[in-house]
Amino acid sequence: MMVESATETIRTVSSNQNGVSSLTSQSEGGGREGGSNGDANGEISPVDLLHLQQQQVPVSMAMMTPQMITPQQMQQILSPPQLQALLQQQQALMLQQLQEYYKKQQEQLHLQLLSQQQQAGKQAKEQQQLGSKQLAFQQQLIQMQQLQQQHIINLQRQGLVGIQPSQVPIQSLQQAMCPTDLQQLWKDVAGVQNADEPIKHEGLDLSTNSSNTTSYTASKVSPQIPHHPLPNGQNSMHTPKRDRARLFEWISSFTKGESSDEHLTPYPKGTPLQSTHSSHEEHTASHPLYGHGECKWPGCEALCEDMGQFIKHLNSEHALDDRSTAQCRVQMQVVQQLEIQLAKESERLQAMMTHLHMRPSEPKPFNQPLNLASSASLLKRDSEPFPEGLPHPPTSAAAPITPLRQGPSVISSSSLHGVGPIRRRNSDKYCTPIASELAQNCEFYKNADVRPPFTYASLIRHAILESPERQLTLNEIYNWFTRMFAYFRRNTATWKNAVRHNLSLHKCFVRVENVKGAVWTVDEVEYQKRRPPKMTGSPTLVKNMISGLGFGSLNASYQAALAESSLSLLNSPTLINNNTGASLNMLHIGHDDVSSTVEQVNSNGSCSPGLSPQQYGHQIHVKEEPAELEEDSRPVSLIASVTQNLSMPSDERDMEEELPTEELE
DNA sequence: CTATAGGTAAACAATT
DNA sequence: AAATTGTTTACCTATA
Repeated sequence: MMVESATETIRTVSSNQNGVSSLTSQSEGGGREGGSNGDANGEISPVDLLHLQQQQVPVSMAMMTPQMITPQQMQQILSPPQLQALLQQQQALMLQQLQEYYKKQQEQLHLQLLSQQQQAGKQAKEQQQLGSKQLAFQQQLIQMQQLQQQHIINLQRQGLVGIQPSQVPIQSLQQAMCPTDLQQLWKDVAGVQNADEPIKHEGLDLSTNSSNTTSYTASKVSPQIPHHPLPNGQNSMHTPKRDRARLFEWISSFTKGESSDEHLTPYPKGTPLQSTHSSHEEHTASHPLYGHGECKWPGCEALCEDMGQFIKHLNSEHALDDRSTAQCRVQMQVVQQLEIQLAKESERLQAMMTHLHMRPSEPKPFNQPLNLASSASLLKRDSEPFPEGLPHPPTSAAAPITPLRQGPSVISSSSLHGVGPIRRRNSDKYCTPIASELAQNCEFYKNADVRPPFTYASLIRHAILESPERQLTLNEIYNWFTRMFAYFRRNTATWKNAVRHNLSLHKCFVRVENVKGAVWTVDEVEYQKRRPPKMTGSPTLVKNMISGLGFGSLNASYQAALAESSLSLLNSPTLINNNTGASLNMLHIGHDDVSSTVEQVNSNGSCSPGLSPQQYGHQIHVKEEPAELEEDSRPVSLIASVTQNLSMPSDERDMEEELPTEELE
């Protein structure tokens, strides 16, 4: 045993050196960000816009990261189940954003086609298109998406691979992408850009020579670029030719992969980009960058009473200058990253569906809603610590995206933020029961330098219960930790101390003198006791909570189940909630109370198959057959029940609402 | 605001 | 004697 553990430790330690300095103490977590930020900033060439563009997102993200999130919060978000849900939510958000983007592109395309066709006299085609507008839109959307995904893949293979260092922040960006984030990002970008402005702005004049080119390139890139001529037809852009040419080049490089010509057509003069199909009437009343009385330019939020004022503001504040173009670039990157992320996630989703033997066509109606719902609820919970208006922490969610492959490298860097005391009570609650969670993410935890979302007590207990004899020496517990979690292959002093501390502190851990020494066992009764009695034996409380949340028949079944089997059935929803991201918000409340039960139940052997095989090669002997044994088998079939239950929750409505969005993909 | 749970650090004793 | 193991206290943070 000792030898094995020793070699294990050595191996893991050496494999853990990703060039990332090992974290020696939690208190150092906060200060570490500064260094990386400095690096990122140091790369920026204030003179070269292209370089600047490449750096802006990472820089801004790096800027926001340390202040916005504490290690604990980061780590909480890092917990795979949450990450999963978060990912799903973000995926939904991205989908929305992308959809908007595509929609705008489509509108633009449509308008362009219309004008083109009118000029060309292709009436028949136009009629066709008008007749089947909806269908055509969707088809084109799909085509565009395919093209863009190809483009994205190309980017991944070519350019993005080389940008690895900045990938983490960018991914963080995508992960945390939400309107608020974007706003904040833009503010940051604006700030960065402002810092450079003194240098770059000085020579600007009002040359309008290439306004045509610029406006068209810009508008082709992003509908959000406000290159609207002034009412009198004059353009207010003022950027040196040189810069414009460069901008054009740059933009072209980004858009060449797209279904080209459609976007290349300049916008009909005086026809702003809009979100409505009816092109001409509303353009005076609506503008993609104008809404709710304020300018929607990223990071602006200037109040404009009416459209005229807004146009004025747009032309004065967001003219074609370095700052605007830089912001445009960032926006493009954002979109690109979202696209990339979308492609990845879609691919992943397909793989998951395939793996789960679900028809690829079904997942959307089925999964998406749940994802959204769950993410909504999860976001709600997770975002609480963050003041409104502030961006959500760019969760290092990047890691979980492709846990096993990217995990270690990506995570290790991202997890630098989350060294602190992460696994708080809530982690214990919100995350799946340790057993199933571990079973599912076993490989992930083994390879990824992420802190497991469990308390020490939970882990210790699990380790002990997983052992053949249900008892472990301290050293064996250590070994289990290091074997199962990459995270515990460092900071040994810290967590080992914590383990000892927990063993001593919690009554549920019983030290038994043995021939060879002392071993630790688990007193399940005590373990259960240590959980908040809030809900223990009070299904009515849960009932109230559930009903209070306005759940319908589903809740009734849950209530029944609760009353009937005293929480045991609640476990499945809990699992569902955590693992699949189903959004049974209700369970968030009572969840923790249940989790202990679930945890115990599950770890009584059901999960062990997922854990033990590779690690130990021995089967878990379930000693506690009586009450729990029957439950043990449940988690296995849980997935099935989960999937069943998932489709019915009250979030179904959300499901359907979101469906259209998803279907567009 | 308070109580509780959990994480970390540390001092110290007992054991190996 | 040094390392390990075990106990205890204190402090901090997050949460309910």
